[in-house]
Amino acid sequence: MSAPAINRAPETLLTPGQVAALFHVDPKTVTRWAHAGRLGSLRTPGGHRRFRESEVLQLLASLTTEAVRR
Amino acid sequence: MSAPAINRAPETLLTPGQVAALFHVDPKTVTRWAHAGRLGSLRTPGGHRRFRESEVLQLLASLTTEAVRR
DNA sequence: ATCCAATGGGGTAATTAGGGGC
DNA sequence: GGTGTCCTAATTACCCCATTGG
Repeated sequence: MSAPAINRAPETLLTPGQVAALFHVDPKTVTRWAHAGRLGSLRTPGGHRRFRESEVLQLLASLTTEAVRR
Repeated sequence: MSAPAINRAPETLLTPGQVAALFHVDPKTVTRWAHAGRLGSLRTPGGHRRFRESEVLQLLASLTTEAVRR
């Protein structure tokens, strides 16, 4: 790979509060998911968590069920 | 903010208890509706359900019968 | 350096899920 | 056929305060 090891990741990161708003849960719950390994987490040097928008949206979509139309 | 997507809440989500309060039924009944496919269900990684407010309101309206003015 | 809002960690109460039977 | 209530187990919500982020 001639590509540099460090890809400048234009990956949009979300705060626990943002993820919590998407699922309508408490930010602490999102932290619990990360701790349980259900969600990949990026840690800041201070210990705060950041989540990948793409991963969160994919998880959200995979857990969404449409109502049957009749 | 060049971050698209999550800036604004896509839709307001309701808990089973909230939906049950709107219909004056037991939360268990709302769960049955979701299981029957009458209501779109959004599951949290923990297994709890969340419902779209717009969808619930639409269902509520569709089940509402108004008296005919004559 | 200060400000303010949000996050983390711990612990406890409330809600939810699932099955079973009326 | 559909709903309310019983049970237990799991998940989530809210409380505190110290620290982090911008």
